[in-house]
Amino acid sequence: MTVATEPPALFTNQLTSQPYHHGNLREALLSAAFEHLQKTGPEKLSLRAIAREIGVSQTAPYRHFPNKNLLFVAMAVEGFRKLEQRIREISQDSDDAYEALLLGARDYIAFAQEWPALYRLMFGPALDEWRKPEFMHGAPPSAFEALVEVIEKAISQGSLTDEYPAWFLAKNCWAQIHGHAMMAIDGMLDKGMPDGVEFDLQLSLRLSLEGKRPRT
Amino acid sequence: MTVATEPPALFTNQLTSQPYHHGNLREALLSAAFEHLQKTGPEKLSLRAIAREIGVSQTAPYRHFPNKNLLFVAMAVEGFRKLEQRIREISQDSDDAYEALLLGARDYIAFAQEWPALYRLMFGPALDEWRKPEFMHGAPPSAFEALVEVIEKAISQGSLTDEYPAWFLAKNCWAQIHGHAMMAIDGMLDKGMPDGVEFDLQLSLRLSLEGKRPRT
DNA sequence: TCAACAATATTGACATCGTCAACATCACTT
DNA sequence: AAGTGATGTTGACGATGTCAATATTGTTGA
Repeated sequence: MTVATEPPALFTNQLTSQPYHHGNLREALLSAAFEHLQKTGPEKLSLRAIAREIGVSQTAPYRHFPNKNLLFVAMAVEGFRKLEQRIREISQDSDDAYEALLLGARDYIAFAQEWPALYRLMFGPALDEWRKPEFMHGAPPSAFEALVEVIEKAISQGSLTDEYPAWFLAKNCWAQIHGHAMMAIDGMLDKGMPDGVEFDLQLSLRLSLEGKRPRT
Repeated sequence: MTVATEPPALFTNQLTSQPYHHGNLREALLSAAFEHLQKTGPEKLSLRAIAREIGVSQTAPYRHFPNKNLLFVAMAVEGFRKLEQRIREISQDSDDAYEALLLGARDYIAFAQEWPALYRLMFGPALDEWRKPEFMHGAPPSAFEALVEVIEKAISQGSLTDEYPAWFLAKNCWAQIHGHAMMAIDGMLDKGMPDGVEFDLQLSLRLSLEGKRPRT
């Protein structure tokens, strides 16, 4: 980014030569990695290409990430952070926890649709080894806890059944939402919907939640 | 497999030299690929390694698959076929479609747990380009249709609500099941379950389905 | 102030990978 | 028996992840 505006090749040998130390390579790497991820998918994401784009040597990234996979982990952690933040913001806007849950679910799926490659990465095989808490610094758990909290609130407001513990409902909801997000990314929701994907998703989520209402 | 029993290096120059033509390389490639996939994950699956293991040259696979990705596609198609077959078998065993649905869901998740890497591959980014029907030969759709059929039966038996079309309920169910399968693979269901993952899954699926009962 | 150390970046190399072009071997038709 | 298409092989190319050795810089304690 900071390098982009330099002139091509004149007068530049000394003036525009990059400082030996980049300054904040780590963040530059991450943001370039996000761009490449979005553009080319995780398969083709190459450490060397990223380094090249930033204008740094091929092994410079190794000062900040032990290997390529841990770059992925860092990106996933960032993804979970962003996701949690979005959901928390939404649930704070609404007093009705049940409604907040629906809005949050909708936004969760919107997030997956905005950043499909990142979302895949977050739940993909690249993280099999590192999804464990000790590496993720509790990133997914804390996003999960945000969900548990909303559900607890909904239970206490009487808009969700209290027959099950909140964490159980939370897992069930996450499975539902996660499944919908995956299907949305995979384009499996595009078939035979009279009213568009958005409406379809909304209705489906609503149906799933309605099944968890308190018994009358 | 057929090569495995040859002696190390004595008397073998002529006797054990492989025939120039393998015979059924395509299937050998696929089955070796499945093994490697299961062992090392899709990231590290290398065409050359597979060829090496079969005892064939590095470019031999290209006579059967245009490129690595289309090997993946073939594996995914095979995965969907197996999955559909399992589900169909189960749903045929039971007259009660609602019960068949539960059993099928359970087996679906069992499949994902038995072949996690394959399952990830089937829904992973490697197939983004080829998940479209023209490449998949209708593999996922036909698995989906198996689900629709069971649900139609359940609706007609009065054990699922008829307020929504079958395909809509099917999508909702698939999202639920797929979400649970993913979470099971990711090890996100291992936390705080008093009664084990199996029971947890069962209960969660049941809860989701109960929400789709006809209104009394 | 300056020497020394830790952090950061570079160069060069290695094994591996996917894939292409050219060539070899075989099976099968006519 | 000849030839043609299917199937495999050899050798090469560029790209990649990562290591070892080296260079540059920022910081810190004397």
